[in-house]
Amino acid sequence: MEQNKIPQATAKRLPLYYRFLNNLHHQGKLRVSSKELSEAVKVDSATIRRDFSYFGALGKKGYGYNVEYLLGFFRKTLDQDELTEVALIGTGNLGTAFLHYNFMKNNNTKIMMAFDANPDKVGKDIGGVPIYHIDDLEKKINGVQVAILTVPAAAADGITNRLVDVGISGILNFTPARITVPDSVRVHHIDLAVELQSLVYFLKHYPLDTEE
Amino acid sequence: MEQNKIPQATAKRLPLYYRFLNNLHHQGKLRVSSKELSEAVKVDSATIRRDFSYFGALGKKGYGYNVEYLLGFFRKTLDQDELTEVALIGTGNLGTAFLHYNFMKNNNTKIMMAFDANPDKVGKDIGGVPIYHIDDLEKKINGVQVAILTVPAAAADGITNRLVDVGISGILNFTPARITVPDSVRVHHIDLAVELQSLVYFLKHYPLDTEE
DNA sequence: ATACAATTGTGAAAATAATCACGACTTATT
DNA sequence: AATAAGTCGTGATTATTTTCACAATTGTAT
Repeated sequence: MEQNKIPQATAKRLPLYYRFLNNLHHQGKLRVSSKELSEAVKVDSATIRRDFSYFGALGKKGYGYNVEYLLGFFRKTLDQDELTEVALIGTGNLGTAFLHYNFMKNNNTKIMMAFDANPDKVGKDIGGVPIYHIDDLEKKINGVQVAILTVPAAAADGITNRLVDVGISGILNFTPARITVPDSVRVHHIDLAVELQSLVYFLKHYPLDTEE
Repeated sequence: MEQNKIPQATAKRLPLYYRFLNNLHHQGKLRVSSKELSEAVKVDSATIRRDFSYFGALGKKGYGYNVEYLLGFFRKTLDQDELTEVALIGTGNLGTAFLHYNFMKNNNTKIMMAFDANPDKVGKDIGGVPIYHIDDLEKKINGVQVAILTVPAAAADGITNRLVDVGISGILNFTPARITVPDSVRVHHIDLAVELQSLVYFLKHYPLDTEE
C-alpha cells in the first residue's frame, strides 16, 4: 500500500495526470510525449518525466508513453479499482455543486450521503444522493472515510469534532475555519476567499510576465 | 507597488494571516504571538515569523505583535484600501455559492456582475449581483480585472479567449479544463475533483501520523 | 542498413521553502 | 534593581521541488 518516497508535490499532480490520460484515451490517442502532456496540463515536461520516474521507467526513449499502459498503471497507483466512499456535510450551494459533480466519471469516488440541518432538505435527495439530518450523522455515516465539509464557518468546529469521534480519516474543508484534528486525521483546506485574495495579490505585486 | 522578493509561498499565506488578524481584532485582542497565531492558522510559528520578517520588523521581542498595528500594515500591503472588481462567469451552484459569499466582509473585493447562458437567469440578480447574458460579456465587463470561471468544462476555452481579448488580468478557474492564456494573464486553478482525489491518495499512501 | 529526429530517464545544479536554534530585547515579578 | 520568562528576528541548515542538459535509445525515412 506504500511505494514510499513519492514527493508530496508529485502526489498532488497524479490525479491531474490521470484525468488527462483518460481524456487522451477517449480521444483514441495511442501515445503521448511528456511535451504534449506538458502543454495540456501546464506542468513543465521535465517535471512530468521526473514525476513519472518515481514509479520506474514507464516510457520508451524516442517514443514517449503508451497511453493505455500509463493509464492502467495510474489506475492501479491511484487505487481506482477500490471505491472510495465520501460523505458531504452541508448542502448549501457549494455542497450542492459537489452533489451534482460526477466523480465517478473519472474517479472511483462516490458521495454516498449528505447531511444538513435544514429539515426541508432532509429526506430528499440531490443528484441521487440522500440527505439526512445532521443529528443523525453518527447513526448514518458508518464506515465512510472521507468527508467534504461545506457548512457555515460557525458550524465547522462542532461538526469536525463529531467527524473525528466517529473515526473519519480525511476531511476536505471548504470553510474558512482552520479546524483542529488529531494527527491521525488528514485535512486539506480549500479557502475560497483566500484563493481569490491571493490571486489579486499576485496580480498587483508580481510582474505580469513570469512564473506559475 | 512592488516590495519585491516576497516568496510565493509567503504571498499565498498573507490573506490567511489577514483574516485571522481581523478575527482577533474583532475579539478585542491587543497582542498576539507567533505561537498563538500558529495554532490558529496551522502554520509553523517560525514560518510565520519568517513571513512577517520579509516586511521588516513588525513585532517586539519578548512581547509579540500588536494586533492593530499588524492589521493596519497588512491592510496596506494587501491593498485593502482599493476596491478590486470581479466578474463571475457561470451561475450554477458553484457560481451561486460565490455570489452569496460576502467577500467585502474581510476583503475589499466585490463581484460586480455575473454572466450566464441561461435566459431564465438573465435580468435577475443573486445576492445583489446582476446577471447578464454571456453574449453581452464584452459590452458589460468594461474594466473588470479579475474573473471567476465557474462554467461547464466544455465552455471554458471559448470564454477564456473572450476574457483574454477583453483584457482581463487574472482568472480563478474552477473548471477541470487547463485553460491556455498569454503570459500577461495569471490563472489560478482550483480543481475540485483533483483536490478530492489527492486527499484520498494521501490517505492511502502516507503514514497517518506525520507532516502537512 | 544507415542516418536522422524524437524523446526518455536522470545526475547534477539551482531555486525555493521550511525549520532549527539562539542572541537580543521586552515585560512582568519579586 | 535584579531576575526570570517570553518572544522576536535571523543566520545557518536542512528539506523539498524544479529545472537544465545530455547520453542512451527508439522509431522513421531513405
